[in-house]
Amino acid sequence: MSEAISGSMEDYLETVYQIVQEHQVARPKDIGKALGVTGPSVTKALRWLADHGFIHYAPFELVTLTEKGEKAAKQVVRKHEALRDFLVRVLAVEAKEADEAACKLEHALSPDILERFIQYADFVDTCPRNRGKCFERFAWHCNQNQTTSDNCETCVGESLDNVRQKKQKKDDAGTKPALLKNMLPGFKGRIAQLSHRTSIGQRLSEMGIETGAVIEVEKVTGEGDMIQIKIKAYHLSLRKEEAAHIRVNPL
Amino acid sequence: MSEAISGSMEDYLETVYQIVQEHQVARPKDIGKALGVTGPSVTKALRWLADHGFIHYAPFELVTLTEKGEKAAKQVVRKHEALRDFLVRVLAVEAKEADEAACKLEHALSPDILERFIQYADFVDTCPRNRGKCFERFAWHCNQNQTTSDNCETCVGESLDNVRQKKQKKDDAGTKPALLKNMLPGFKGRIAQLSHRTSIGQRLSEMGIETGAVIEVEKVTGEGDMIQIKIKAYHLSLRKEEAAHIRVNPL
DNA sequence: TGACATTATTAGTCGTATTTAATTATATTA
DNA sequence: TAATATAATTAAATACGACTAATAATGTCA
Repeated sequence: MSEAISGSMEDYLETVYQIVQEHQVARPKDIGKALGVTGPSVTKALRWLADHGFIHYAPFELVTLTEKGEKAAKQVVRKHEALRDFLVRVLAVEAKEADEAACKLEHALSPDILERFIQYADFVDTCPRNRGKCFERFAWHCNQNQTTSDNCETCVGESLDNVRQKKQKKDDAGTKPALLKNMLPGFKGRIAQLSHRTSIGQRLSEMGIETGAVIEVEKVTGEGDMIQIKIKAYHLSLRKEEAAHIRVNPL
Repeated sequence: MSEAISGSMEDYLETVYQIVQEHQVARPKDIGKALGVTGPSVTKALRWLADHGFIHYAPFELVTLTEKGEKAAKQVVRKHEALRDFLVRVLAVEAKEADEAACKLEHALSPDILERFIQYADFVDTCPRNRGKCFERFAWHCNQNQTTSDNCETCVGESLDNVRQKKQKKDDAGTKPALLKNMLPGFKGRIAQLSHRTSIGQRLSEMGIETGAVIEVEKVTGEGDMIQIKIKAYHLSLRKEEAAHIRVNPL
C-alpha cells in the first residue's frame, strides 16, 4: 500500500488504461505485446498492481481498473500526452518520434517541471505578442536543415576543451600535483605518485625510479601522442596514455 | 566492447570527467561522494568502464579518461548542460532544480531530440522577431502564480473523461462485447464471459447461470455505485466493481 | 621502519525487472 | 466428449545497480 509506484509499473498501468479504453477489458497477452515484454512479466506486474489496489485482477480473469487505478493512470497518460504535445508543437518533432521520446522521458520528470512544459506549450499557442508567427519560423527552420546531431558534435568538443584549457592554466600555476601527460616541453618536476601496475610504472620501477625522482619533459610529438622525458640518466619515450598514470609536482 | 553504456555508467563517466577537470585525477572516494553511492559501487563501475575502454584503471591506482572515455564523457556533459540550459533559459526553472532534473532526463533523451532542445534555446535567444521580449513575459508569468501543479490536476481528469465518453459511445453502437458495469437501464444482452473466481461470478454460477444467459439492466443507482439486473427469474443488485467482471453482448 | 588511520577492494546479499522452460487453465475443433 | 491449440501461470535463472561487512592496500606519523 505504501511503496511508491515505479516507472515500469506506471508503464503497465498506462498500457492497461489504453487497452481498456479500446476493448473494455485488457488481456495479459495484449499488454505484453504493447510493451514488448513476455507473458510472465505481465503476470507479475498485474499481481503487483492488484495488490496495491490499482486494478481488478484474478488469474485467468478479466482485468479492469479500479477507481484509484484509473485516477493514477490518467495522471500518467496526462504526463505522456503533455510531453508529446510539447515535443510536437513547440520543438516540431515528428509525431512518432515524439511519442517514443515521451515514453522514456515521462518517468524522469518531476511534476513541477512537467507543469512548466505544459504552460510553455500553452504560452506558445496563446501569447498575444506573436500568435505563433515566431514559432512557425522555428519549425520551418528545423525542417530545412536536417543536420541535427551532426553539425554540433564536432564543435562541442572544442568548446569544452576551451573551458578545460582555462582550468588547466589555473592548475598549472598552482602547486597541485599535475599529470605528466599534460605537461609541455621544458617542464621540470618531481614524481608525486606513480602506478606500479601499469606497463610504464613497471618499467620505471625496474629502473629503480620511485616517488620523488626529478623528471623533465623534452619533447611532445606532432599529434600529441608521445611524450619524451628525461629522468635520472635515462631518456624515455612514453605514450600519453602511459603518462596519464604519473603525477608530478612542478619545481 | 559491444554492449551499450547504461544510464548509471554514464553518470559515473560524467562524474569522473568532472573530477578529472578539477583534480587531474579521480579517486573512488570522491566519485562515490559526488554520486551519493558507496565505495564498492564505485569500484564495480570503474571496472566496467575500464573493461569497456572508457578509463584507465588498475586497482589502487590513478583513474583517468581514455580518448574514447573523454569523447563519451563530453557528450554526456553536453547533454546535461544543454538540458539545464534549456530548462533555465526557456522554461524559467530555478537553477538548482534544473540541474537535478537534467540529471534524470539526460539518460532518456535521444540525440536528435536533444539537438532540438539546443536549437530551440538558441532560437529563443536569437530570433530577430522578438529578441527575448516575448519569452521574458513567460518567465515573469511563471514566477507570478506559483500554482504549477495544483490548478491543472483537476481539469485533466475531465478532459480525458470526455475523450473516453466519445470512444464509449462508438463502442456501444457496435457489437463488441461490453462490460456490464458500463451499461444503462433498459440494456438487454447475453453474457459473453464471466469470472468464476469473483464473488458475483460464484453467486451466478451457484444459480446455474453461465455464458449465454440473457441479462437485463433494470436500474443504476444515484452515484453509480450499484447496478440492478434481472437474469432468468432472479433480480440481483451488484456493485459496479463486481459488474466490471462480466462481459455482455448486446441484443 | 612499524603502527595506525584512511581508502579501496572483494565477497556476499537484496530488490527490481526481466527472461526461459515447464505447467496449468481455457477455448476451439473434430 | 476427447484432442488439440492458445493463453496464462508458476518456477527458476539472469542481469543490473545498489548495499553491508570483511579484507587488503596505501599513506602518514612517530
